[in-house]
Amino acid sequence: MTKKIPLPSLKRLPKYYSIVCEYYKEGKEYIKSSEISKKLDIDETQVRKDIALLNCAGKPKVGFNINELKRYLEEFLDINNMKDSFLIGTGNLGLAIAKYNGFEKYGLNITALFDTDPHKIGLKVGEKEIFHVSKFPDLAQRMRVKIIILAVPREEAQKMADIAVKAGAKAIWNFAPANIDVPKDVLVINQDLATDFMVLWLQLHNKDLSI
Amino acid sequence: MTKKIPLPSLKRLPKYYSIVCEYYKEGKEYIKSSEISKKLDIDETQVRKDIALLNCAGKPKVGFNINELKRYLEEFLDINNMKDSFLIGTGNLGLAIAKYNGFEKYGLNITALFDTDPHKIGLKVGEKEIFHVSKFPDLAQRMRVKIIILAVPREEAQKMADIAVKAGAKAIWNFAPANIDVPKDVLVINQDLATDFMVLWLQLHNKDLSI
DNA sequence: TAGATTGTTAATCGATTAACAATC
DNA sequence: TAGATTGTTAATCGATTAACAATC
Repeated sequence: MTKKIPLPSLKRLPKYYSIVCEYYKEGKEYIKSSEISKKLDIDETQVRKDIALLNCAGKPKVGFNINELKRYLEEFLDINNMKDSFLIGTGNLGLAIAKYNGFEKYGLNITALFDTDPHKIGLKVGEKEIFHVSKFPDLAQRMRVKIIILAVPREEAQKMADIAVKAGAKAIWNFAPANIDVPKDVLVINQDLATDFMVLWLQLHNKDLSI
Repeated sequence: MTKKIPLPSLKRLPKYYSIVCEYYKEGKEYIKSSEISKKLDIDETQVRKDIALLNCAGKPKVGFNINELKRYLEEFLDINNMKDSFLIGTGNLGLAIAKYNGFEKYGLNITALFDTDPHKIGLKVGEKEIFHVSKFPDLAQRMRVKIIILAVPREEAQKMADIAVKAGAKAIWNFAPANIDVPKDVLVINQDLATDFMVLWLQLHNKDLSI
């Protein structure tokens, strides 16, 4: 039985965490909901409601204790748990993801890389070795890796997703511009950059044209 | 006076477009709202409502004409307009974005790259040259580029955003894990990968724990 | 014609915002 | 104490879903 957290709140909490960490680094002791509100352009009441979901209490007149709020957010976001994942596809985007250094802070750990290109097998990216995809099922099962990052070309996305699911994947973070079919118990998050860009473009345009 | 399109609808339309293009390539003539619905796991009525926003009419019993729907979507999404942009930051992620080939389809064109690293200035990435950031204001103004893609380290994000805004940027697609401050008339879309991952993680967890 | 699918109106649901009492 | 800020209840708003009439 989990308390139900609204998805919009879920999306805001990591943003709060990032601000709280800034305050923490600056050695501040308290933060007010109005400060978070201003920085993120989110309603003040909303911020308090979201924080209330964490069962973290603030002090009237002073705000929320940084250490405490940080701890509650870390607990909720499961920050200190290592989240192991495998990445399939070592093209430009795949390599950029593998080298991205913003993930550690949240405990995301990309343990191994996979590709089908024989020239790439055995190469190392930082500490991470590139394996042939044929090794995927065995490794995924042995290491109990449930999270897959897919950064392969559109045409291969479904095939690789099938392999991942068969090997026990429970969540696929899909960077390929493709809709992949998976069983209902597997979570797919599509990170389609082109679509994201279109939303930017349409919002920009709507702005200019409105009234 | 623009008709107001709900943001959630806005986000779904590019997905419909991608499916419609598949059908188009396969030479199909019609698509039913129920087919789109199933592929994207979106309510059928929702799909019809979204399409209605485009003023595109379907035929009872057969569905929507692919050519027509495709044309309406392209018009709405402004697909055939070239959308010029500049990219600041040519690290791993910046280069991956510069080389990403999924953008053309939507008319996004990255015209030039910028960095501060003297070793990179003058290099070419495909057809695109890397310029020193000091050239940015002049080029942005001459070419009337309004869209900036920011792929710089966290610490430089605000500084680069300031430069971009001063040079007339109206939209910033921010890949840096930083909250940047801009005037109210500038649109910022934050593409924080780590945050996106956390949402995946939390959803995955909620699933496992629920009931 | 009969039946499937669209298009639209009405009902529901849930998230956001406003109002305000509680509290340090 | 007075005043600022939290915490919570109620009101609003908007998006989703359900129901069903229109139509090919």
